[in-house]
Amino acid sequence: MVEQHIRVVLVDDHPVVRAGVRALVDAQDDLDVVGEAADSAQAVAVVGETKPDVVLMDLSLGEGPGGAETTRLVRDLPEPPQVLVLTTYDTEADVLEAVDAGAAGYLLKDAPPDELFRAIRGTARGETVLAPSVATRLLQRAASPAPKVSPREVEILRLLAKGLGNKEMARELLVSEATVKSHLSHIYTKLGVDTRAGAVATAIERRILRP
Amino acid sequence: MVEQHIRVVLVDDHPVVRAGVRALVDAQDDLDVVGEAADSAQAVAVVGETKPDVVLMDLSLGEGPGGAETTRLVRDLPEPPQVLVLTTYDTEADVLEAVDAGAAGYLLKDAPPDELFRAIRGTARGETVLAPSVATRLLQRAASPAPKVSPREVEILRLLAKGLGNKEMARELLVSEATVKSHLSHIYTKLGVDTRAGAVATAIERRILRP
DNA sequence: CCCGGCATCATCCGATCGGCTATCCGGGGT
DNA sequence: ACCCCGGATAGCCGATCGGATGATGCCGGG
Repeated sequence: MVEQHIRVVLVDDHPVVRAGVRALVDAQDDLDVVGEAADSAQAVAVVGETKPDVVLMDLSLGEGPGGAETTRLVRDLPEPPQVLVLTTYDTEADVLEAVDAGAAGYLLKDAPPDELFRAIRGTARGETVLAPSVATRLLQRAASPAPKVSPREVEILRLLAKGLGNKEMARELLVSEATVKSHLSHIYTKLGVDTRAGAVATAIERRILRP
Repeated sequence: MVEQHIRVVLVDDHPVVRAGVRALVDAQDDLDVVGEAADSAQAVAVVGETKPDVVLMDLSLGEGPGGAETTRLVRDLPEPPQVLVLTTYDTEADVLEAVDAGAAGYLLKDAPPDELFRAIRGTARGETVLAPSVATRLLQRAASPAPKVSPREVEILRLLAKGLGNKEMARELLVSEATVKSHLSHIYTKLGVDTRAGAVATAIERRILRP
């Protein structure tokens, strides 16, 4: 009975959320919160020390490396824990990045406690657990000709929404203006628009960018 | 000693957050959580029943009326409680709407517990409590005049978000291209941007356009 | 092993945008 | 009565954008 208790570490920059998850999770017989972290560096340290089974990871960690990058870091540790993303947002880019970083599950913070517990147990067993809304969206994307924008293109969109010109974006991203224009053309095609303004609106509507 | 204990009701659609705030707040000698609600209707009911001193209000309540509207509702009740907004976002529109709705305070969820407790106690005494970052932004805004866009300008913004060119907008609105450009210039000035893409992003962020 | 997607860069060119300046008109507030 | 503001219009011009076209290198899946 080595695995009687599932050891959990929380990574979230909101004290309120940490307290909430701790209160809920600790009330479960088979789940133990063995550590907390408010940022990326703390997360790596705590995970290294406590060797948990599951890490509950928020994606937005304020300053410094985000949850996706932190997921990569803890997954590269010896005896890596399973990572269950627990966040507020479910934009496509967030999900894809997290999964790519090695996350085994993706839950939203508005999930009922029961769902959270089941997700933690499932993740500990190595299952992949997705929130219904996330799963639905992924399937929709998989079914329809998925116009998925690349990470670099998302970067362009971000700057676009800030109103930068091609020249400024080029400087910002350390590439040539020609490259920026190339990315933009691809973005237009993928989003089915032909202007910057339309691209921004569509990107926000499709949750590629957060308002 | 009528006011020995401060009675608090939580309104938040995230179970995790409710559990967190409850755990933290209940651990304080002088603070009691006497009720919780996950949506607007529940909030009104619970507040009516429990007559709390302070309501901790989240602004995004999933489906149905939001936190701002709910704030209005509970403030219209007999013996209305003080409302302390506790949310993740601090966009201008959110803050202004909440304050306008009768909120006595505005805190962010990443606030340390101590700050939360002080805010609750302050709010109960009828003080106005603002998170530092919120206060800063508010003052900046107070200094500069409120940039309110005219109905016609909103019309332009709508078409802009659809990616229309000036010529197309002119045709759509039955005015000359010069007029469209004039409106656009005014919009840029009011929103503090200088490109179409930036205008769309800012308009959506300020809730002038719906995503 | 080859294809396709991603990212990079280059040119050319017509269309469009954005800033500037100015005018006109009607309505609401002082 | 007067003035300001929103709305509409005009012309000019340099800067920028967007489309078309083509090319290179890298990587990962079939």
